[in-house]
Amino acid sequence: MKTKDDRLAAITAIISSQVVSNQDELLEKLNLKGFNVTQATLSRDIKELKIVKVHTANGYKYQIHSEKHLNTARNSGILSVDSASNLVVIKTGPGFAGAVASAIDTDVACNAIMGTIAGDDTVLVILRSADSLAEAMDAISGAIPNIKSKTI
Amino acid sequence: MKTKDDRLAAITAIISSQVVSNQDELLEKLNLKGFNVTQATLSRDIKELKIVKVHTANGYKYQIHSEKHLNTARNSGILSVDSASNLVVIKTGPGFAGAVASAIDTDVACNAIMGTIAGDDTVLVILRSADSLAEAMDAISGAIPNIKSKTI
DNA sequence: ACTACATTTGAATATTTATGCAAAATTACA
DNA sequence: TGTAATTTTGCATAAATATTCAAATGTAGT
Repeated sequence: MKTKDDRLAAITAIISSQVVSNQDELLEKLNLKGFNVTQATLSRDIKELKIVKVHTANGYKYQIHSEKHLNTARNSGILSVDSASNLVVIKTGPGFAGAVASAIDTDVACNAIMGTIAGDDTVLVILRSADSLAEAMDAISGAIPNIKSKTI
Repeated sequence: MKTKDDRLAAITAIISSQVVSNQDELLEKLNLKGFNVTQATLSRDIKELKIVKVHTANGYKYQIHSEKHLNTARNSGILSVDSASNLVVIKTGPGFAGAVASAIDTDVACNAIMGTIAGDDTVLVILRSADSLAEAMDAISGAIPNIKSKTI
């Protein structure tokens, strides 16, 4: 059973890893993940999460408000996990990337992982090949249990 | 004669010193100061000023979106931009990489960009695929105009 | 289990914001 | 100055977001 908190977490993960420019778009992405609600509910969720809609050079996008960002980070540190070819990108709260990268370095034993690089709020995990993605994700999930639920 | 710039300055002054929760309210306050425009114009002004509407404990209010990032990025002396498969490497002056990465994170709306990682003078931009290079470069150029001329 | 109370949600709708288009104003320049 | 190009604006309306109200669901206490 998916709870409201699950949905809020999913929204946070989506917003932090993808460009979402309106609530209907967010609705679609949530539907894909099995959350079925209406726009009215999203409007309330967005208010509760203090998500703001910002103007960028090429359109609008929702963004986690920095203070809330910090609170979320306090809980898990990890906001979202995404991957492409042989790279995994983990978004964290500001300042948490180093801790997460360090955790992966020391707590994960996986030959598929060549190494990690941390910025301020982003961790890059470099794999030997795109084929080893599943293997690496399993290894990481073992060390950081709730990371799986954040995966896009 | 009141110019558009006068109006933009007035808007900035108003919202940074008072709580304004919607555009009609801003319209009234501008009227009092002798600016007579319509809501449509304010919508455009707000977009131009990158003002955001944030959720507070007791309602909504407009707030200036910090332009620090963008300005810093503009003046940061981006030295070069290079790419290989799904990675873009931006070289900056010493210490400026974080500012440039941050600018890209907050001011660019592009799903092709998975994330950025900054060292001291190097920014790595991770794309979803090599195919999305042109798209990502366009998006970045929109936010940091003169980056294009630096492109290899 | 029943009742009282609180929380969550959807449907419909009100409110708010953005935009296409044409007109007016401004600027650039021969 | 006259004319073309660009920018700015209002009007009307589309699009997006918030809210009211009632129903449904959940929670405690007895």
